[in-house]
Amino acid sequence: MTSEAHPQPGGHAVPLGFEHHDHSACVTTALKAAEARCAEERLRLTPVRRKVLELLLQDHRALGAYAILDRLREEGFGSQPPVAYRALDFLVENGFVHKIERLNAFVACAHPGQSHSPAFMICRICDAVAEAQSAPAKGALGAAARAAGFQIERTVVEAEGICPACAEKADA
Amino acid sequence: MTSEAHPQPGGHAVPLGFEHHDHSACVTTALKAAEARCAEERLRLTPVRRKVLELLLQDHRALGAYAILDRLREEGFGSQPPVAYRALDFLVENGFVHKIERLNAFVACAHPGQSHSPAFMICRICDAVAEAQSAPAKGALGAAARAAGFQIERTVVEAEGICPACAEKADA
DNA sequence: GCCGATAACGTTATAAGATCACATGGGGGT
DNA sequence: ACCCCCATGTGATCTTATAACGTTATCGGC
Repeated sequence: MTSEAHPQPGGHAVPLGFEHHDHSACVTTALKAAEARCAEERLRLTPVRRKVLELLLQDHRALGAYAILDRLREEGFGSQPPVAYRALDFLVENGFVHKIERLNAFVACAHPGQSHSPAFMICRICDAVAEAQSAPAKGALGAAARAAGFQIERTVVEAEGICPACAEKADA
Repeated sequence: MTSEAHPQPGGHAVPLGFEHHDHSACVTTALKAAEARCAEERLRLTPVRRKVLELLLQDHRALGAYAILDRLREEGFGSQPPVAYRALDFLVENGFVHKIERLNAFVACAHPGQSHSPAFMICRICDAVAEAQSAPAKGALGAAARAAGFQIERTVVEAEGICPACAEKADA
């Protein structure tokens, strides 16, 4: 549903924010950082989990669980849904990956290690996803929650629209 | 998954904001308002669509498409998924109903007619849903979008936490 | 009032997303 | 070395959502 093999064979020039950037470097960096944090916190970054994180970092876009599962199968891992879902659960719980509710899909965290209240911008044309920080509990929503006596634990903030690249194409 | 028959047989004292209120009146009012707006805008509020809206207004909580479908079947409407999904598509497109992405479920709009940038508070214990207004595009997210050149068309804002009623129970 | 276009409906089938339950295996701590 | 826990692999199943296609109702123009 969300996307297949990425179009850039070379391994760079893939949208992160929405800017292009050298990519292969950023994947290995992020992976190393994840390893470090897991070692530090006694978390087990097993082969499947590491692979799933790597896949998401490589694609740098939202991937559905079954797209991930397909790749795992190709790499010789188990091929039943729980394999992918369990790895994703671990990665999401520990903040390495976020779920995009709107797409029922997953992206690697773009700001790992930092405090989490992520907001996403999702291009409805190409499904590219950019991550920003948000503080929804500080605005109108926070006020409404306080007034209602509702205790916010977590927020989902996802903006749908058009990314710069697709906007440019539309103009042409 | 989300919820079954509602616990209050009488038809009142069901959470809206999260406050209790006389309910049967509010259903008929909202239904009349919807009829009026449809007439005005040449929208066809057909029997299925009207029934789905009525069901959602009655329950005043998030219902999954298949829960709705069950009720439709009981009422003698078609019983295949597209029947429910098409009615929901219509209602969502026209702002009578909102989809709660987090729950893959639907609620009747609590502020019909007004401008739409809804935010939701979802109780993770009882699945009650309250609707508030939000303006996410005005805060940090809006700034990030402008900086990135992303055009926001729609936003999903959903806060997960504990509603007042469930917080009280937990204290006891 | 009739007719053509369009939109809504009903049904079958199937895709996509997610979880349950249970057996097996590998690693770390003592 | 042992045990136990956690993670993995697998099969089955459940929920959510859409595709495709024929039929029926409704609206607007005449």
